[in-house]
Amino acid sequence: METQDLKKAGLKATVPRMKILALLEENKVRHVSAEDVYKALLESGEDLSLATVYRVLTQFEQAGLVTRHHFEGGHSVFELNQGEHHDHILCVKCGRVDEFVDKVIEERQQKIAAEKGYNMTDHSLYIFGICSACQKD
Amino acid sequence: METQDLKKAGLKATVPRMKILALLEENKVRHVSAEDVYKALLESGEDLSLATVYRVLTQFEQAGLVTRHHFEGGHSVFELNQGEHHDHILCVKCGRVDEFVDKVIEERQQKIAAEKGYNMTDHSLYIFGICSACQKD
DNA sequence: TAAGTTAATGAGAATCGTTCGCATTTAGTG
DNA sequence: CACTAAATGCGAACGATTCTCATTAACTTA
Ligand SMILES: [Mn+2]
Ligand SMILES: [Mn+2]
Ligand SMILES: [Zn+2]
Ligand SMILES: [Zn+2]
Repeated sequence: METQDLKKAGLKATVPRMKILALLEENKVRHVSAEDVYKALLESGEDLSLATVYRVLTQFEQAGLVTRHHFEGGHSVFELNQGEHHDHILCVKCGRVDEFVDKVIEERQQKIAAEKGYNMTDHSLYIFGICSACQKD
Repeated sequence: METQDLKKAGLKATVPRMKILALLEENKVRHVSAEDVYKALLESGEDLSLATVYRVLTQFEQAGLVTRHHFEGGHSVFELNQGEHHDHILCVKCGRVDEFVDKVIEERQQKIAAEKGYNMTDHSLYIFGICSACQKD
């Protein structure tokens, strides 16, 4: 249950945190914005503040529970950390998001960082395109 | 001169556009924000509006003259299109930006898009790390 | 080169996602 | 159950960007 996950992450098990974590763990939603989380919880009868959603998601990010993505469009989207690191490919027409893992790219990035004298800490890779469904238009 | 470049791009050769393009073509600044451009021009004695800088940079982007990047931090940065496409590696401490071209990664992206059924239109790749100078801290 | 047409500009208001300040509530502890 | 620090809700504030609209400047044509 969420209480344990939160404690493990060094966070007090408050109601808003548990609700938000429970929502993410349902896995019905992935790549959600703070607004998405807020609305989903409101609709399911919870009463909480948008500011809290932002705060909690940021705390979850810092605790390593979620990853924040900057899919274009000026707002952050979050996803629960589960399974291995992956990157994303997005449809610029319908907003569909697919995930992929590519060992070759991961290694190349390490090599490039090393060549440039950087100590690599992170990376962000998005491929944009038209998904198969949207190509039939 | 800038007049020709603008005409070629299908844009009226107005004063603000020429000043902005001239600034970018000086090549003393790369990866600049709209605010950077605005301040630089103010300091060099030009008088123009920040709204115009935003408008012009967006037009330049649409005309293919500049590329817009979303280096983390909630604001866009622009760079003049010259030479080949490249990606970026950024220092998370000092903000230094280096550029690189990697054929292997480019090809892999194409392959991934194809596998996922996407018609790839674009991609964005940023590597983050600590630059060699900042590692000595 | 002056007049006309249309697009571009300047100034500031508006927008949008996100953060902040502060009074109030709550979780964890003994 | 009382205590203390931390978390929350609310609304104001924020920063980057866009918009509105009156004014001005670029191309066109005569
Ligand atoms: Mn994902
Ligand atoms: Mn560059
Ligand atoms: Zn699509
Ligand atoms: Zn550095």
